[in-house]
Amino acid sequence: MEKLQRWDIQGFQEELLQWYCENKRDLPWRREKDPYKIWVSEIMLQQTKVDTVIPYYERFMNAFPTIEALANADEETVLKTWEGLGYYSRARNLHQAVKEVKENYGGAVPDNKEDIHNLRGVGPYTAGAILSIAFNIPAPAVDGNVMRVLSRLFLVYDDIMKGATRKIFEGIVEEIISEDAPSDFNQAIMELGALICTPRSPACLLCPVQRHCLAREEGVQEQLPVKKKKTAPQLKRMKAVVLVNHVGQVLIEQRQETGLLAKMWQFPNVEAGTEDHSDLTVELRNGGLLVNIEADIAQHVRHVFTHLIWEIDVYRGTITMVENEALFQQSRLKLVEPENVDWYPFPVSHQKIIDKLLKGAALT
DNA sequence: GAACCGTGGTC
DNA sequence: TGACCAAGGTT
Repeated sequence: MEKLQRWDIQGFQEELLQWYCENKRDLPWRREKDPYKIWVSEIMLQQTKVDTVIPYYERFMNAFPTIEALANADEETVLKTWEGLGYYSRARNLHQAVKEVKENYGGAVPDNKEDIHNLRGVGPYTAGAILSIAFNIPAPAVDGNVMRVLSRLFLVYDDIMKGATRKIFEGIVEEIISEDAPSDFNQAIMELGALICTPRSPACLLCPVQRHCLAREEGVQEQLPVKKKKTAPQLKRMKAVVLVNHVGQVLIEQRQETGLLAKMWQFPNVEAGTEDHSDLTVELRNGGLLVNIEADIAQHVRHVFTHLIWEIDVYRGTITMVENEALFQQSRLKLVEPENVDWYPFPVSHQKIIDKLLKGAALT
């Protein structure tokens, strides 16, 4: 990289590390360098802000303090602990990967790139993050922060939404990373991205490495990084129903094994089809139940996902009879006491419905 | 590659 | 309020 020829690497490292030493945030996972704790924190921090993660991290580490504890937990409990944090495959992948570490590595997180990367849910960024932060090995850990900071420092105009672009930045990191303090170096770049070199209105006047920044020199820091816009999420109209039987039990349903909100629980729902609710009743009859839809609880409950918007009309009704016990047993439906609904992991979209029913909260 | 996967905060 | 953003990985 030509731009690195006259670029003061040593001065950059010293100024960056000095700033990090003086300004780094006191975060729960920075208190000790337990590879398991670093690992859990890095998975939670994927696409998620520090302030959001902290309470989940505390709760999760309290429930599963060690690899052994998490490996021995059942998946339902793991999902329940993750409830509300989103991207639930992260939790299931982490659970599976921890079991692999227990089985194949005697319960010790491996300390080489290949083995770490082969763990479920650990991609190139997280592998580099664990290697550098937990084991102090000089490996690049390129996330959105790093790409933003480096695109400005070195005037990189490649679209960071493209997968291939990450490799460009990994190459730069390999050139400029501190061999003496790779853990602090990687964290310092990310911390700089989070606190100073922000997406909008970066605080260049406060930046400890502003004299090294080519974007600032040309006044184009606000134009970087280049990032292609995502396509707008598509609206999907849904119907959900809260059904009660003659002894007051509530019907809930576990979602499919893969895809959106996999293995999470919900109230039975379908994509809105017919006006007369046969869309719902036919679906439930496939689960062996005869039901009667009686009234609407709420309309247009919106929930926005990354690539999808649900607009849910919520109804209530009763289970007339269990028409086919065998079908019901084979289905993913389950009758539970209302006070026990809380035992099951529900996504936020359905927590909104629970809040409406149980606590009378406003639906938005 | 590009689409799929959640949620909450900010401007 | 809508669009954007956040310590990405899997398919």
